[in-house]
Amino acid sequence: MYQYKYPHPAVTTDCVIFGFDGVRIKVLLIERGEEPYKGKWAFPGGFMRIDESAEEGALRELEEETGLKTASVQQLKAYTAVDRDPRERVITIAFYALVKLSDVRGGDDAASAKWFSLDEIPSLAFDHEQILRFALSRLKEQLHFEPIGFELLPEVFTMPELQNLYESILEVKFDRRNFAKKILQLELLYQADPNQKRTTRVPILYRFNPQKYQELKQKGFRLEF
Amino acid sequence: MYQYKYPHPAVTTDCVIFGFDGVRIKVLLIERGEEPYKGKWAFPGGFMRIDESAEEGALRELEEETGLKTASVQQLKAYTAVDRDPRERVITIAFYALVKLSDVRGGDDAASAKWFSLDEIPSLAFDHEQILRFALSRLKEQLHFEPIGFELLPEVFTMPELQNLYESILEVKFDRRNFAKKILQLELLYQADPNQKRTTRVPILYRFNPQKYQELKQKGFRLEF
DNA sequence: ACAAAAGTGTTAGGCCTACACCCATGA
DNA sequence: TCATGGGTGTAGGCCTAACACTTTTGT
Repeated sequence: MYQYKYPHPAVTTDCVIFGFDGVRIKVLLIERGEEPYKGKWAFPGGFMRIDESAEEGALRELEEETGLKTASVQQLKAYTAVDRDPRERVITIAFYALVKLSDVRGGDDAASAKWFSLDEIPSLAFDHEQILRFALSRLKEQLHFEPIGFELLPEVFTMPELQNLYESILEVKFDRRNFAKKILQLELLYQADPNQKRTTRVPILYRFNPQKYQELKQKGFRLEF
Repeated sequence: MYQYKYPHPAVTTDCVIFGFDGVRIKVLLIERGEEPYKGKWAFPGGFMRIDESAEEGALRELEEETGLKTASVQQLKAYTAVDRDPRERVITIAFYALVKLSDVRGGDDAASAKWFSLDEIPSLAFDHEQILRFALSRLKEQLHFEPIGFELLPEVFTMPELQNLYESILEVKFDRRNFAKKILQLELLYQADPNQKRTTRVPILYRFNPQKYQELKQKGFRLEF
């Protein structure tokens, strides 16, 4: 038993994990096996330990519940509504991360973890729908200024895939020619196979150049759409 | 005494309050009267109560410590490093708000609350220097996309004052003519006194048009600098 | 053979930037 | 009277957006 002079809330973490399947943005959810909200879907997460930071707790819970080893999560914000958990006063600190779907394909330890497209999201536990809306708005913002597409795509990808990603997240349509021009003039991509047979029916395969990205980021570049 | 099966951290809130004196950005700090960090300066804030949200707690503490009644604060993020408070495990949720200096001039209950320019910030308690850096970066971001200048300026202000505000926050210099053009073409300002004698030596007084602002915000406008 | 997918280049317009002059006031 | 501060307009360049045709492959 732990005693305090004043009441303390419990603290949990929740992770909104985004992936991309080449056409649509996906979100990783867990089916809850315990009350409250048993049987409902929720973000992976759980109670923060007293000897770890919220970020450490988020990474730990993520791996425990989904088998996913991600190097980093970014904090969204804390959710602190008094009645957000029926058990006791619980505040949660929400995080998000972008992962390649291929990184998860094999190591799916948790049978109850599943990827959902945005248009098939079930009703969520707690205030997780609110958290999801916030995470999506953050995702859009970030996409405007950073080439985060490369965290979501496989090593090798095509221009139409990259465009799908942008259109899917931002919910807009772009002109193919202008899109390719804008991306290519950043010189952030290089052809994966320079000897690839150049026909117009089969898309060019690209890789992301992380070194160039670091350079650009330091100069404080903007990628506007 | 309050008992829990597992250890719970304490939760505090901290408010980064920005103001503008016509020339420089100012930050509101409190001199700590108690250990830890007694005598050091810190953001207004304190322990969140078990029956209030973090935002409610932040607003309450802000008023208690500075007499400032602000309608809203925006959350920055939670700070959760294990050793950030020497007393016990304490996580803090940081907020920020923009206020008109004139709103505070009278009601300064707390003798120990003081405005500091960014170049005279003393050494701060806890991890508050880190919080300040984050708040400043958020302030810059927000200024790029929203006309937040109007929350910091008095009801009636001049174009050079507004430009000072932008230059002070973004740490850049603008061409007077281009700046005025860009702002005026948004049609977000109107002349405070249409009969004001039009000489060029005394600056035109403007007011902010909140209605126009709502319109623009819904259209998802961008104010780029 | 036809439809679908992907590559490519040009032009016009708008926005941003750079820049100069005038006037009024206070020292 | 001179220096300072503030108001105003224009021209050039760059970036963005709009847009059409060709090739190939799968059906």
